[in-house]
Amino acid sequence: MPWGVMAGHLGWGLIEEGWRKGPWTAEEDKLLIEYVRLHGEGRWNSVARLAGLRRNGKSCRLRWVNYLRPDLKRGQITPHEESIILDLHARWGNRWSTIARSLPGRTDNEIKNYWRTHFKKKAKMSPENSDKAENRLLKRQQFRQQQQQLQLLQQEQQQPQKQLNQLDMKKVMFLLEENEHRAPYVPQPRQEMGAEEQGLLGGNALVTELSNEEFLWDNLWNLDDFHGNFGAAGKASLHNLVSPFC
DNA sequence: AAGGCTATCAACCGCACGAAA
DNA sequence: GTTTCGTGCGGTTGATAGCCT
Repeated sequence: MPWGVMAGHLGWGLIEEGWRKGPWTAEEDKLLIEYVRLHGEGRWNSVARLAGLRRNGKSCRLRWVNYLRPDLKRGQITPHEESIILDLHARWGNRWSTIARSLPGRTDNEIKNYWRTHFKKKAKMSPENSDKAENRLLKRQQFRQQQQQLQLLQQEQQQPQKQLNQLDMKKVMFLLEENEHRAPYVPQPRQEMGAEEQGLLGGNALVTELSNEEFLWDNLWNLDDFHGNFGAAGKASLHNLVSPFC
């Protein structure tokens, strides 16, 4: 049962100092979407006043960024995305928002969750346990994919107004796929990467030649290393410049 | 069949930072 | 220079669903 429905039925949504907390209802989502449509993103603290939502600005921003944004990519993290996450995490550590910028349609929260569930624990796991877990994960992923396809189908039938968002998503997906075909991104195991992480990459790291992107990135990192004082902010903004072409 | 365990993910919290007043 | 406000980020929590024993 979706959160919104549950919240409605069970009367969830704690009210503290005038602000609602907990799971968002479908009604609240609608109000927030309408607010952003009219006023654009930002000024989140005005949402309560202007949209009639009893949510604080932070909560609204988070809901929009992590769940309602039309350019969000739904569904499982692909192996391609997984290798990007692994590689970027090896480089940047827990800078989730920076990593997220390299994955169009994915949020920092999503990547953070994915990392925690998939890699943090895998690192501790024995090989046989890891096999079991992998099978379980595979089954679970198949199940969820089926569920999501079903849900998408239902949404398409019920809500024609969402077609615009889906078109946006198709555009993003098209660009991603086009890019994948043009320059497959297969990260090379890095020296600073742990043995387990390298093992995880192993399945994908069959292509030995550097992709265009890798080449581009390696040059950037070399530049970074060379100049030394090129700070995190500079790196991030440089990355913003590059990512549209990756 | 039932209870415990685990994975997943939405949401919250606290902190930091920059801009405006 | 200081305070306030808005925003972003990373860490953590809690509810739920599915799997395992």
